[in-house]
Amino acid sequence: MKLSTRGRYGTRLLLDLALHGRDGPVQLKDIAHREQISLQYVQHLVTPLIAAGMVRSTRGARGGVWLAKSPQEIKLSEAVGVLEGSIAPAECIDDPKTCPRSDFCVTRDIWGELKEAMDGVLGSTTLQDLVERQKRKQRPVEVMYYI
Amino acid sequence: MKLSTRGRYGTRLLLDLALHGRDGPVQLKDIAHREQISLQYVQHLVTPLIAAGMVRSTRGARGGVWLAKSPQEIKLSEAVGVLEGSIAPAECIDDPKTCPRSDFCVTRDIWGELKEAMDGVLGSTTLQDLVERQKRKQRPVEVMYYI
DNA sequence: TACTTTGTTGAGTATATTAGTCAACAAGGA
DNA sequence: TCCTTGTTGACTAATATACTCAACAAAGTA
Repeated sequence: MKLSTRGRYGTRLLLDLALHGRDGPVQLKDIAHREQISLQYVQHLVTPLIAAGMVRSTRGARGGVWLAKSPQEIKLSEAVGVLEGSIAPAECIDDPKTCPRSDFCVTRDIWGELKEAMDGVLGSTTLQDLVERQKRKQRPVEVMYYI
Repeated sequence: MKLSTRGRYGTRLLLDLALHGRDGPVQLKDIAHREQISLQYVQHLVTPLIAAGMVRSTRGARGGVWLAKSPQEIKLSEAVGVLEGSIAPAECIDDPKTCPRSDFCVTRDIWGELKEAMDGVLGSTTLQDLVERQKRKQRPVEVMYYI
């Protein structure tokens, strides 16, 4: 049940854009450096995000990438969906025809509930939520005063 | 984020035992036949369940396997845990030391919530729940009258 | 225009995991 | 004793993962 690096790194990449993409394009090499991912892998992670219209880009000197929407409009469920494909724990959830037992299989029901539970988390969290959590983590002492 | 066949088939194996293990040991070949899994693979699926004390067995003619506890005492979280290992979507959830970012990584928090959500489903479902769902599915027409 | 910087794309690859099979063995019942 | 059944470990084909390499395309700069 592991998420692949695509899903995990890709989410970090988006968060990085949300945090650092306020003024102009963010260069892939900067993302690579901050997130400690090779530039070459970052290039591949960003491709499906651009294809999905979640990220925009421009080439050439001073080029880079940025979020196509504001962070509060980007749910993690979309991001993970683009990066990872379906998060269904079994193929039969997305396509009942892949298993002849689908009609009467109760374990299938459970895998479906598992997917629902995950969708619940990822569908209710936006990049903006991550940004805010990050800010709180970066200033643990200051936040303490408000608790 | 797929569950492997071990987790899926193994859960079906346990459900099969809950459904058919009322009178004496259930033979692996019968499970294999009903669940449409090769006998050889069933043999391998049952091994960790026996090792974990979830299933008991006896060899020889008329041998077989059976649940060590009653179905309502067996949570799916235990079963999947034995069969699949941890369901954590990322290694850093089980062991923060595997990633130097664990202390301040907010995406890690989300993967942790994902695990919690899955634990919520699997921890609140027992084999007995599956048995009851199965009974309802097998008699869809009769159930209709009660809805 | 020429050059440099940056993103884009596709091919290739080492490693690990999955999903099994094969075969020898152990033990219990008839 | 023989047959039936579970136990165990070695082995393997196929697939997925997690990348790297390298050629290319487009946009800015001098």
